[in-house]
Amino acid sequence: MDFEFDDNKPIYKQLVDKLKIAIITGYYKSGDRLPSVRDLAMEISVNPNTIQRALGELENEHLIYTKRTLGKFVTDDLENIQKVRLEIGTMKVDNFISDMHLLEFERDEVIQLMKERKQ
Amino acid sequence: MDFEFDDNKPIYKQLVDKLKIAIITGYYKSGDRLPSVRDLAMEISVNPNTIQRALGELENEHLIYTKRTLGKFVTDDLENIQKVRLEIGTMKVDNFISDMHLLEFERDEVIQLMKERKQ
Amino acid sequence: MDFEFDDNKPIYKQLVDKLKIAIITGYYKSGDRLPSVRDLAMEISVNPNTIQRALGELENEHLIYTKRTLGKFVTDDLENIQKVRLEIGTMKVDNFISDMHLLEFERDEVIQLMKERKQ
Amino acid sequence: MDFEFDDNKPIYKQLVDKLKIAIITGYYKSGDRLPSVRDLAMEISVNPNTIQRALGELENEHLIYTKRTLGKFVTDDLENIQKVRLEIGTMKVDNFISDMHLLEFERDEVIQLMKERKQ
DNA sequence: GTGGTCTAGACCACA
DNA sequence: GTGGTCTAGACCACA
Repeated sequence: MDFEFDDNKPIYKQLVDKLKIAIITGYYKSGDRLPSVRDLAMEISVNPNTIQRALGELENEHLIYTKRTLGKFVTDDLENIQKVRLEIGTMKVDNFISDMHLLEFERDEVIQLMKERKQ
Repeated sequence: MDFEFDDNKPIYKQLVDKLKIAIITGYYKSGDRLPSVRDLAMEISVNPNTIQRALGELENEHLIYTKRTLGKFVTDDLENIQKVRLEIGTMKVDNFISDMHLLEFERDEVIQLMKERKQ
Repeated sequence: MDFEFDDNKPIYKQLVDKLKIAIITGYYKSGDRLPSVRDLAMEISVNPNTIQRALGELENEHLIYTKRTLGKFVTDDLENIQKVRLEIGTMKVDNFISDMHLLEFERDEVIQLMKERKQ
Repeated sequence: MDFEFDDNKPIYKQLVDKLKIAIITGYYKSGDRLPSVRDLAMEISVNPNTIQRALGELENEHLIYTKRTLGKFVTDDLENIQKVRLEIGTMKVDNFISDMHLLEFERDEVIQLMKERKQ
């Protein structure tokens, strides 16, 4: 994974997003053990507390779970992963649409544009 | 207009984008005189050269034109304004689609999602 | 190349013209690396920013392209080079004709004169 | 007439050219009295000696003649005026052709271009 | 007042 | 080393 952060959003939130995507896309698969908090902190050059906070959020959303002394693992609940995927997708769609609204593109025009684009 | 810049993109390019949107959305209308280079520089707290550069790009794209000693004005060529609007829209659509691809949403799924969202 | 400038036209525009001709005539050939911005600035005794500006224009017209950290290179798009050659030629023809008009030579008379001249 | 000079050519030569054109185009007609040396010098903001020198050249070429105490007059020799017109035209044609040669346009291609231009 | 050009010089990313 | 961006500030033409 690449870890670049911008300054407009707290790093832990950006981390949450990136880890969610890593799980959704299967970079971390169901049942996989995540690297330890310390290792992640090292790799990303970020304070371990920040990692903890991000992972806490993921655990709240049941995307990962903790086995004491063994580490943190990606959930086996594939349905939940799909649910989160849809949430993120929907959120991005909403942001995109409101973005396009600023340019005064109506939803139908946007859909039209999308259909015209190859790929 | 609000002028906040992030550090990932040159200021003059961000300015170009914002001014384009201001013209497309009619914040600055056809025939309107823009604030003088110096005034814009003051308002945005940026060097006049940076303004010049951004406005130069807009002029290259025929979105504005200069009357020497009088100032810079928004083009009367509405067709060109529409053309630029479409360019920007298309670019945003493309970015959005490739963004969604990272989340493994295919185009049709994205369009489906968009249709389901109100407005 | 020789670099002499007159005062009636901005240096960067004169530079653009000279570099275009250098590319059109093959002084700089397709794929050639141009001297670095700093070297050109030294050679021509002009500020690097002025060079940048001129080269920026050439890049806008796709006569050169930049490889970051490596330098600027002449385009491989021979067709575009020919297009620019024709543009410049046409422009010079137009200027010449209107020049001759001041002397009250009609176009046909000018063409007649040209045919009479050897070479 | 407008009098702007550039620095690459002696002013008196530029004056000669402009006065020739003024005569050829009929701005000063056959038999017209030219303004006095002093008046010309004033109008053009140039040293009277420079005017003298330019007019001397015109007199050598029999484009003007001097009536002692009355002033300088445009020649009545229309044939000579035509001859000079042709000289200047031919010179401009030659300059133009050699200019185009630098861009590697052959004479026939130039003539072709000229025929394609409207006007 | 308006915009246009240019310089000197700093600092950045990238390799 | 390469190019890219930006600032501060000067000077110009034009009206």
